[in-house]
Amino acid sequence: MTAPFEELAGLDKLVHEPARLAITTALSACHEADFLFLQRLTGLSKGNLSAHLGKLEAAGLVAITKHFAGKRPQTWISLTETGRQVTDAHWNRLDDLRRRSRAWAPEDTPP
Amino acid sequence: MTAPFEELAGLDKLVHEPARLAITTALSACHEADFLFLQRLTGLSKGNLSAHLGKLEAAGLVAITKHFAGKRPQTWISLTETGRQVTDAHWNRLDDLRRRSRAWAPEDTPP
DNA sequence: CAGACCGGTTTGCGTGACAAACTGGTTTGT
DNA sequence: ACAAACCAGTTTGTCACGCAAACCGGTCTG
Repeated sequence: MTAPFEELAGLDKLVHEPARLAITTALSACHEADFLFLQRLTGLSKGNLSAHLGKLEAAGLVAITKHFAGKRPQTWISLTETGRQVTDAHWNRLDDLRRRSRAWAPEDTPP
Repeated sequence: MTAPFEELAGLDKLVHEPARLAITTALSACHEADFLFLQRLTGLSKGNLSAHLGKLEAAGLVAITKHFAGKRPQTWISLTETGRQVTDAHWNRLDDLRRRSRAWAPEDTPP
């Protein structure tokens, strides 16, 4: 069994970052959410949420559609298919890495 | 059940950061390691590893002892007791958050 | 004894996260 | 009718962080 720590150190920070992991995970439970709902769910500030959404959108993990609810603007956010896959894969990978780390023991101990 | 996403977004980045999570997790499997062994395990550059160890030590998660192996310097690194607890707690929390996220469904859907 | 090597540390720099300030429009108060 | 407050976000500024390259004291090799 190869050591999982190098893979651990190389985790994709785009999805691993706590705020974004919260966003994508929340969206994978919601399928869609508007900006303020998402803000309340995650507890992020508006600016922060906006910035993170920008990055997730640029990476193609999230789709953002703006329309008007009555006379007010409103933004709806949803995971893209790749976004859903990446989020799931990340959680699975974390779980896998944890288990492999637990199973691992130093075979070639340092001299 | 309260929504886990806010807690997710607020994860402690000191231990959550991939490189440091790799270091602490590796150490929790090793109990002690020297600098180069740890570097090979994690695949980090020397400078990078040194900097991360500095932060972990400053936070009291890691103990660093320098001695001489023959005539060469050598640094041994080990988790402190709190370091071990924090690392374990973080993995447990991740697992818990994942399960809570999966179980969660929007009760008050956005208007 | 000069140059390569070892075991790290320090410096420099580009990114990134975050909150505060701003924008463009809408509603409320008087 | 007009100002003040509010809403739904976006942009700006700042500070910290991760990363690799340069550096450094000491050791081994030719």
